[in-house]
Amino acid sequence: MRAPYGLDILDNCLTCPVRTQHLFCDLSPQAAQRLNEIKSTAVYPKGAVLFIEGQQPRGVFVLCVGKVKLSTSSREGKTIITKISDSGDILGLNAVVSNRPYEVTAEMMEPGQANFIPRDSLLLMLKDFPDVAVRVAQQLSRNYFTAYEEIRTLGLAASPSEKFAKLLLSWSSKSTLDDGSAQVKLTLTHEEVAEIIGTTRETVSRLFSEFKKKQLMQMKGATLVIRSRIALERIVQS
Amino acid sequence: MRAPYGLDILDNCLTCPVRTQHLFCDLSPQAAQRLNEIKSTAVYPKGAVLFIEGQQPRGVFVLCVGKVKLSTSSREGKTIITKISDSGDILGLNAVVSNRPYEVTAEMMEPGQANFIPRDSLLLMLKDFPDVAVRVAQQLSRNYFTAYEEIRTLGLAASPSEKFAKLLLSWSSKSTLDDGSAQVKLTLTHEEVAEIIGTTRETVSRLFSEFKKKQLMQMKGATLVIRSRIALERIVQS
DNA sequence: AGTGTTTAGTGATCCAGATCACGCACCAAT
DNA sequence: ATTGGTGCGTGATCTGGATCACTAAACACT
Repeated sequence: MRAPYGLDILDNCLTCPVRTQHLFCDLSPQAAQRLNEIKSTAVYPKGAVLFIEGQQPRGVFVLCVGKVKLSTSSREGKTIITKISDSGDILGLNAVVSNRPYEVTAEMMEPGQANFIPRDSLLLMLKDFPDVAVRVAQQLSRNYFTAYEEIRTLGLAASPSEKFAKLLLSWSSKSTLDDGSAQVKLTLTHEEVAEIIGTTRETVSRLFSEFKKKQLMQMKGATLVIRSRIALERIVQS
Repeated sequence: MRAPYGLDILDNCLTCPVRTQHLFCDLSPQAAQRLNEIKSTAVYPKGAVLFIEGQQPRGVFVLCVGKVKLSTSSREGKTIITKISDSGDILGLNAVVSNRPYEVTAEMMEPGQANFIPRDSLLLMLKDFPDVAVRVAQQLSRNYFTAYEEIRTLGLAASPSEKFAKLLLSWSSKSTLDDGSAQVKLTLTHEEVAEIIGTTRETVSRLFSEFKKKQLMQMKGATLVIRSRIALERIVQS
């Protein structure tokens, strides 16, 4: 269980100045200094929305604590979740750099905390500090690869089973034991899983049953136990 | 018909030093100068492959003349075309910046010509010329948006008809007349169209018939005539 | 003109997954 | 306890598009 809302977040936060994050670590002292001057920190409750698809970009958010759901929807109301971000991720960078509207909606899935860096200040920094610009370029191309992976999944992996297996693999890759098993806390509803792999809630329910029956995984309370990655990998490329 | 292979390409090429391209125009004179020093130019026949998915990045290609097909395939042999690039586009930038393997295969669809900029020289330039780094970052985020659009299309637009309509719209957007009609030279086979919208060749054939019957488009030889964009737009968001 | 090769069109079949329509478990608030 | 909300599991049906199997053009090359 997590500590009562607020306290643990602020504690964690002390260890989370901007410079410790992916994007901004190992910068020149001047750049790091400048970053810490222009950032501002805020705490967000569960369900809080950092920004909405289509808004003009105000700045980037560096996530310190919590998970964030990134999603897009079509007019007809269909929604896809493109990414679940967690601590260390930079949100809104593409929109800021290219000055286009945010392409996704970012919503806190649990209480958390983030640093905000206003657009103008960041853009000025890019001009003054080449090392930051290079770092930003690298982060952008990492984002691009993530997007590209998604395209491959959506475009090439035909069946829901395949995509589901891929998703399980991506979850387990963070915490796999030597014997190929892994445990993951499942924080998403079936509905949300459906929005990630682009199918319906019902199909996801059936996939869970099917995969359990095939001994590919099992549930212990809210914890997902993955039996063996290799079995899943066979499904992915089948 | 195009002029005999070679001549017109070289002619065109005189008007195409690196600095006139998207990425590299309006740079500081020094940067432009340096770019022209490190670039090398080559001519490619139809079918030539600039780089292959999975290769270590050697450098970027700035396309001057010709069209290039960017594609990925899965082990099982299914292929998707992610983009048709034409003159002015930068190919391989993401791979170079992040030093990951090329994520796509780039193949000339017609004879053409491109400038090559080796990886090392480009990366050095990024450090020396902040303006180039910023430009690169902007290009990368533009790439990202293109990828993102693709994700939306694949993930949200359900039916082949919708995706096909979207594709026609994207083609016609380059050359639309006041009355909403447009003419596009169709250079792709049905098979290739299928690989773009993620369906089968047969379905594409049927889509062509269907759209002709519905008066959404017609063919005049190899030229595709689009009747009215608004009709297509209705299909896209239906 | 003749022959091989790639591209297009179109019917017949089949099936995975969307859709619809439930009932049930669980939790929280009154 | 009762109500209401939200998430989950599962059967019954329906259908769009994949797949298979052709024929027919179009084109390229000697």
